[in-house]
Amino acid sequence: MAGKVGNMENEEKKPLLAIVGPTATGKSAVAVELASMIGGEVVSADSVQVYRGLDIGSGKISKDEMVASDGERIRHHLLDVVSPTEHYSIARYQEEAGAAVADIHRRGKIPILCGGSGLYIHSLVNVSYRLGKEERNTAFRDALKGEARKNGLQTLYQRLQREAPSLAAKIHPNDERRIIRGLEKSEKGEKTAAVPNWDSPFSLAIFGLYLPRPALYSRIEGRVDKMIELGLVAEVRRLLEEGIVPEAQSLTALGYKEIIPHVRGECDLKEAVRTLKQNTRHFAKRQITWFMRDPRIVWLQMDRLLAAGSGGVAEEITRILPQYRQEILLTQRIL
RNA sequence: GGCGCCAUAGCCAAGUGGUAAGGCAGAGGACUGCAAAUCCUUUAUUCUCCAGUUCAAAUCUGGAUGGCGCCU
Repeated sequence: MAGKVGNMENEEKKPLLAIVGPTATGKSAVAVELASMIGGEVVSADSVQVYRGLDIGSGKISKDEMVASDGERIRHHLLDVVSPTEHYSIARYQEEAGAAVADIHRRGKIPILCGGSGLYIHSLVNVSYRLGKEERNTAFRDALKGEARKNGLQTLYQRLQREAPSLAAKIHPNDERRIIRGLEKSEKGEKTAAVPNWDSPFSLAIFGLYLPRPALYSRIEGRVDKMIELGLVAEVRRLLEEGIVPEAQSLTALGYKEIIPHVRGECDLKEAVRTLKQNTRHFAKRQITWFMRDPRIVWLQMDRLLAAGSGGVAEEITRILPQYRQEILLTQRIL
C-alpha cells in the first residue's frame, strides 16, 4: 500500500527542466531555444536579474533575445520583480518562483529553470529547502554585528556553540554571516541543521553547461567587454543618480560594485574592468564548485556543441531527455 | 668607459649568520532565509649564477650576468 502511494506520487510529479552552469556559458539562449522546442516557459534563477534596471551588468536577456529562432516569443518569469532599493531573499524567490512554476504547469506548459544562482535553484527544486514565512530580523542581525565588532567574533561563535552545537559544528569560526544566521535560527528554536538531500517535488532534469576553464575565461572576458560597449558605465551612473545607495544589496552585485568606483572617479575604467573580469572568474569558479556537487546534473560539453549554436545545444537536450528522465527517477531513489 | 644601488614564487614583497613572513594572482573546497554574498584550504627542498669564509649563508667576501640611476 505504502509502495503504491509512493508510485502514485511519482506519477503525479510535474516535469521541471533546468539549465544551469557558470556565468557566460550561454544558458539564456539555450533555454529560449529549448522552450520553443518543447513548449516551455523560462523561469529565471538569478539573484540579480530580479532587480529592475540592472540589465547590462546582470547579463539580463533582452526582449529581442527572448524570441527563438523559429520566431516564437518565449515568456520569462522572475525578471524585474523588485526595485533595486529593495532587499530580495531566497525565501521570496522560493515563493514567487514556485508560484510561477505552478502557473506554468496549470497552463500545460513546461517550466525551464535557467540561471546561475545555485542556492535559488536548490530552494525551488529540493524538498528539503521548504522555507517558512519569516521576516528577517535586521535589528537582531545589526545588534549581533555590533557585538562581534566590540567583543570579537569568537564570542558570538562560542555563544552559538553553547546554544546550538550542531549548527555551530557546520560553520567556520570566521564566517560571521553564517554565525549570525545560526544565532538567529537558534533564537527561533531551530537548533539543528536541515539534513540535505536531493529529493525533488518535480520530475526533474537538470542540464549543466560545461566549458573548459580557458574557454570559459575567455568568454567571460568577452562578455565583460561587451557589457562596457553596451553602456554598463552609464547604467551604473543612472542607478546612482536615481538615488540607489552603493550599499544596497542590488549594487553589491558583480558588475556594479566594480564599476561604482570608476563612476565616482576613484579609478580608471581599465582598472575597473580588470577587477570585474577577475571577480567574475572567481564567481564562475564558485558556481562550478557548487553545481559539481549535484549528482543529478547532466553536463553538456559546450565547446563541442557551441559550434552548432544554442539551437544545437537545445536539440541535444531534447534528444537525451527521455533517457535521462528515467535516470533521474533512479537517482532520487538511491539518494 | 667610471661610480653607486638592486637581484627572493607568475606579480608585489619581508627577511641583514641559525634552516624562506605576508599580500595578490593561480588551484581546490564549503555553502539551507544577504548567495553575483560569505567563508576555508593550498602554492619556493630554496633566494640570478660561480667560487670562497663559516659548524651553519638568501644574509658575509670575490667574481660573472642582468636591471636601474648618476657621472664622463
